[in-house]
Amino acid sequence: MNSATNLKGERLSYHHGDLRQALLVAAKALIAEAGIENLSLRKLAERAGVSRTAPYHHFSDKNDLLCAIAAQGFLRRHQEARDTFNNSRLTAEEKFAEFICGYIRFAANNPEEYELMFGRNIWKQKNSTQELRDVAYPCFQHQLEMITSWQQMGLISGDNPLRTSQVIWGAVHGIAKLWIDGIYTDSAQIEEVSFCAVKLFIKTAS
Amino acid sequence: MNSATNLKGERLSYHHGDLRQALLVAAKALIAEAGIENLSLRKLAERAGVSRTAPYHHFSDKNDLLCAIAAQGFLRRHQEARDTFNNSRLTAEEKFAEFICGYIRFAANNPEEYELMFGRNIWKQKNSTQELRDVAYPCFQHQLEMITSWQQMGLISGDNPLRTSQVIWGAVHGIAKLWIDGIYTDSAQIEEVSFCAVKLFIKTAS
DNA sequence: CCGCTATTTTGACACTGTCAAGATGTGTTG
DNA sequence: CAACACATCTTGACAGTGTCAAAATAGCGG
Repeated sequence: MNSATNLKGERLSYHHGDLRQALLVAAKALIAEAGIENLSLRKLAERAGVSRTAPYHHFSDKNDLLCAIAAQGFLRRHQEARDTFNNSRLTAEEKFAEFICGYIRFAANNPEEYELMFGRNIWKQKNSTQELRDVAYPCFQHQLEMITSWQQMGLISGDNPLRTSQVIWGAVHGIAKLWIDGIYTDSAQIEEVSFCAVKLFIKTAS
Repeated sequence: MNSATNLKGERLSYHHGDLRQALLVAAKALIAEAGIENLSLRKLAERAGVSRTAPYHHFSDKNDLLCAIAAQGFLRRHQEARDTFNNSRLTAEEKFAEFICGYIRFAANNPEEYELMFGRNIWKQKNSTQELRDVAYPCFQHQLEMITSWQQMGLISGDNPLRTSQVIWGAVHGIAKLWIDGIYTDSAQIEEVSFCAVKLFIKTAS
């Protein structure tokens, strides 16, 4: 029930103390260093200073661990989006612009984490944990609600609010993905592309 | 220099005949069945009726094989897009709508192949073969040129042609990806989302 | 102190991509 | 036709992976 490590972080007892948290931290570091596909549970265990199968007592699966990391990412992004939306010093237009640019910036600043959060590793073929869904779906829902509200107040065009939200979400997601995966050749001007997207969707821009 | 198989496709000689082509066909079948991540070279070799390492004489790498499959996909999609753009019986607006819907339809009908073509497996960390780039870049270029032309004739909004093209490409890519990866909960109305995107980008729609 | 449970370890298995060395065809040249 | 060169394919091997089963160890309540 305590840390069981000295000041240098060395193991003092047989039990690690809070291995689950340590694994999450180490995993995020490894992913940031070498990408998701180069993360192995064995290397992760080694970095955490435990044996290969120790992680299995805190995560049922490799997939389970990935879902836990992704869940943390969704919490962070959701909080960011909420802060922007609730910032009373911004006009609706500024909030919308910041939503678009902030979304893409989040992805660009945490490419590997974004890849994990929205990649097929997790979502395809029912790999998503219940815990992940409990965190991610409210985040998705919040996005749709924000965009719907901007559309209903006449800021952005379109008629069907849900469809419009899906298109705009798709746009920011696609821009982020093309950039992260290195498909855009000129990868520098991601901010310019973001701002162009803002202007395209805002009604009065044309 | 010949097939060296009987009518049933059984091996008659030690040499396979056209193993490279057979591997590509079998690989596409396996990918369509079980997804890219479940494709192993060993299972592929077994299905093709050869030993594990036989493919290495036709593809230097697993990555090399994946690039070859993706290259075929780009050729198909590029041809589709060209056919639409050169169809003289369509108005510019109809061509644009068909470009958007056709792009997403292509991805929705060949989800695993699309994932391969535009996934990080191939593009991230310089995995792309020269052969793949020679096929893919003209396809990308052609997309940008089409969208630029539509924008310059005043059909779609925006000022910077390149940035506008990147946003629209990002939009269709993102919509396709969210759908393929199963992140959209209601996965049925992909055509509706496509059409909503068309209306959002066309200038006169508001 | 004893025993129960949570935690961690060691051993093992099947599977993967890939290399090296040998075997077997096919084509070419003397 | 014979002999050689080369392309093609196979067998054997290795390191790395995720994951399970069984044993070892730690901490805690009685």
